[in-house]
Amino acid sequence: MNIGEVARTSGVSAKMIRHYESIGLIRASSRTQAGYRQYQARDAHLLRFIRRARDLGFSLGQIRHLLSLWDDPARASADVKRLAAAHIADLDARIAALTDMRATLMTLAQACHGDHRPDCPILQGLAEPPSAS
Amino acid sequence: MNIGEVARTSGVSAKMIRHYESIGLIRASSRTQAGYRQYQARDAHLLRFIRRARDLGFSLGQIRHLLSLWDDPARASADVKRLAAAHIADLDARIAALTDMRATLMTLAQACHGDHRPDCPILQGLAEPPSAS
DNA sequence: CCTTGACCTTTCCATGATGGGAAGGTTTAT
DNA sequence: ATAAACCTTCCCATCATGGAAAGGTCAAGG
Repeated sequence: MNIGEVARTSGVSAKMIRHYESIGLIRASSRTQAGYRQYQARDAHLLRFIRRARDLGFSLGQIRHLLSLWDDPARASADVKRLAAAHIADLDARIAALTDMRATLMTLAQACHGDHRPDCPILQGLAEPPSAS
Repeated sequence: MNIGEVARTSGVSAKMIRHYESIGLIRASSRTQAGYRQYQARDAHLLRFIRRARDLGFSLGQIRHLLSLWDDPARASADVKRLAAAHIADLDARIAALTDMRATLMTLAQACHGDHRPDCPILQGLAEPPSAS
C-alpha cells in the first residue's frame, strides 16, 4: 500500500503520516526501490487508532503513551484509565472555560439593542472592568 | 509609562504589547530618546479592552474589528452584536465538540476496570470502529 | 565616578497539529 | 511518448504566546 491509499483507509492525511513518522510516533515504514513508503494492513490499523484518539482530543504526547500501553501485553488497565481520567479533567476545564465565556458574552449580547445606534453594552462591557454584580 | 508598567496595569505582557504593535493591532507608541516605548493612561485602557476581549475568546482578527467599531462613533450596535453572535456560535460549536469527546471517553472509561489486568475497553474502543449502538 | 540590578531594545526560535506549495522523481495508462 | 496521478523532501504558514540571547539605558548606592 502506498501512503495515499493508507491515508484514505485510515483517515489520516499523507502529510500527517509523514509527520508522525518524523516525530517517532510511528515507526518508519519500509520503502520501495524508488523510495516510496510501503504500508501493510496493520499500519492502517495503527493509524486508525491514532485517528480515533485524536478525535477524542488526546494530544500526540498522550497518544504516544496510549500506543505504548496498547503495545504492552503486561499493561495495567489502571494506567489507561488514569490517562483517560486526566484527559477528561482537561476536557472539563476547557468546557468550563468556554462555557464561562459564552455566559458572559450572552449577558452582554442580550443587553445590546443591535440596531443602527452606536450605544452598545458589549463594547461597554469590554471597555469597563466586568462588574461583579 | 514604560512598557513594563503598562503591562502590569493592563494585564497584557510586554511581549504581547510589542507583538500587537508589530501586527498593527495597536498603533506604535512614542519613544524616549533612548528608544523606550512611552504609554499614556488611554493606552492602558485600550490594552485592557483587548485583554478582556481575549479573555472572552475573541481572536485578534475579531478584536481588530471590535476595536474599529469601538473607535467609530457612527457604528451600529447591530454590527457589534453580529460579531458577538458569531463568536457565541463558534463557542457553542467548540463546547459541543468537547462535550461529545467527553461523553465518549466517559463511556469507555466507565467500562474499564482500572486494575492490574491488561484488558481495557478504552484501548478496545480506540482500536475498533466506534460501535453505533 | 563606577558598579549593580532592573529595566528596555531587537531578533531568532519554539510551541501543537495541521496544511500549502515548490521542485523534482516514479508509475501507470493511454 | 506523454500526460495524469502518484510519490519524495524541504520550507513556510497558521495562532497566540513565551523564552532566550546579546546588547543598550537608567537609577540607586558605594
